[in-house]
Amino acid sequence: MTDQSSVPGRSDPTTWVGIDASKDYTRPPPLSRARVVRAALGLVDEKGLTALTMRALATELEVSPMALYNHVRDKDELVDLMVDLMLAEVDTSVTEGDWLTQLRALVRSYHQALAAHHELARVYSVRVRIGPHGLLIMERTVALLLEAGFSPAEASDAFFVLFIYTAGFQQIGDIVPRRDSATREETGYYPPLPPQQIPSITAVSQHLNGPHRPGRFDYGLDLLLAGLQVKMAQPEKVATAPQ
Amino acid sequence: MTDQSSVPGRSDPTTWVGIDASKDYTRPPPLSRARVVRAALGLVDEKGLTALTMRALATELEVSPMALYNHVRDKDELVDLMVDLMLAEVDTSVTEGDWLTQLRALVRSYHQALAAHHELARVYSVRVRIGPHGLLIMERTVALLLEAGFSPAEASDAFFVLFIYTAGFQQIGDIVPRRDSATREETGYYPPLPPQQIPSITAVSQHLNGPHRPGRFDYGLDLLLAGLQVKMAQPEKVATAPQ
DNA sequence: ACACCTAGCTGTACAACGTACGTTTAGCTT
DNA sequence: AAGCTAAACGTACGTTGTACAGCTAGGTGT
Repeated sequence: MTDQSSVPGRSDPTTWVGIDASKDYTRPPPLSRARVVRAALGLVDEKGLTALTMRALATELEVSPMALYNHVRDKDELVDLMVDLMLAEVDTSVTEGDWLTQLRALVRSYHQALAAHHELARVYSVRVRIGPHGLLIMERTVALLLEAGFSPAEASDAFFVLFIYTAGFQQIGDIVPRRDSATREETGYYPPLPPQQIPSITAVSQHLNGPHRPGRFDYGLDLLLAGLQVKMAQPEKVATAPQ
Repeated sequence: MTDQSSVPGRSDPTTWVGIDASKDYTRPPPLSRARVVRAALGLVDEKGLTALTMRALATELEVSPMALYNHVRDKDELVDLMVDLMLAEVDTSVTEGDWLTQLRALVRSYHQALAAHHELARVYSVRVRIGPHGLLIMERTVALLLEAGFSPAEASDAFFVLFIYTAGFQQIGDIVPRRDSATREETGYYPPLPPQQIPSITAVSQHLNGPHRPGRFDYGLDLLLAGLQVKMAQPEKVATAPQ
């Protein structure tokens, strides 16, 4: 439309001082798949999941929205790539200690990677397509379980359980009804429930409210690992569900 | 604008045969919040989450899209109400057996309700606002843990862990890379990973693939409950994470 | 040196979504 | 019969993901 805006760097001081008019020094590094994905991850970490729109991402990269489609097929692929970038942070190289120790270290590293990008982690578990780094984590976890002596069937069950717990953990933050600030605006939303009807919740409400207690993830992980431990040591001692 | 279209029933045979012009027999039962929410839940159960649009729901109810907004504030409230309707199916009245037995029954019933509406359950955990039925489940779970002898702090941690595992379970179905059918269309999506690099996954792939094995949920639940059991019996015996 | 090719970026455009707004209508009250 | 009120309506707007076609710069062959 206007040639004013179509000439890059026209209003940029570093160009019209005129070092070499034929070369555009102000041009950002050329777009690449990695740059797009990194920028997207940064955007989500900083401004949240809903802030990730192709337009916003393009603006961030100083590029038109459709330029992104030269590097990612669609938004879905972009998110998959973001997830794999996040999972690249997981340390899968621990080889010290027995299987329980190693397994704990692996899952904790996994958890920390998700926690570092908790906004992205909220959609993670819904994803089906799995990337190379996700595969690597999976491989190490299953390998440890097999080495521990679990059967292939049980190893895959155990893997799923650990996986589900870890991935699910990020999704659940502060739940619990806010009876204080937001109550007035949800008038008629739900019929209010008096504290007498929920005595136990009321009794422990201080622990339920707010964000996750630090160490809460480890608490659940220890429960699961303790369960695995006794199952490995004396399978018949573990009570199981009927039917 | 045009009186032609603004006069209702003009082209409807059942009205202009004229049994009683003042009464409109063809009118469906009047819209209500409950009817809207039930229809929405049915729609999601049947056609999936993405099929839930206000337009589609209105069509299902033979009503214009905006009519829905007389009964729900917005789509967000609608989903919250759907979730609570789903949670109404959980049986919270079991009082037989010791705390472990009751807890297992409660969580399993919870799981079954989510499984019966697994499409809706996929967004469930992300929700923050909690309804009366969700509160009731929470109350019973925490009460059982307190009765078992856990401290308020530990009871709330245990509740969260059970909650996270159960809610998270629905979100993770068949993961694992499909090397077979979909591989050709994801060319260049991810660099392909040869089976030699993921020997353990390859060894147990038959168990990892496909939908959840029946009983897999119970497997993880038993692990968690076993962990709780030994923690209650002999807390010092449980290995915990360092730092 | 000049014409050509190609990869990548741009502008324009469209369909589907949630929902705000102002109007119309039906059924009850008086 | 007249009038009021709550519910449903039609229209429209802004935002989203993305298809399409044209432009443009950098490298290549002659």
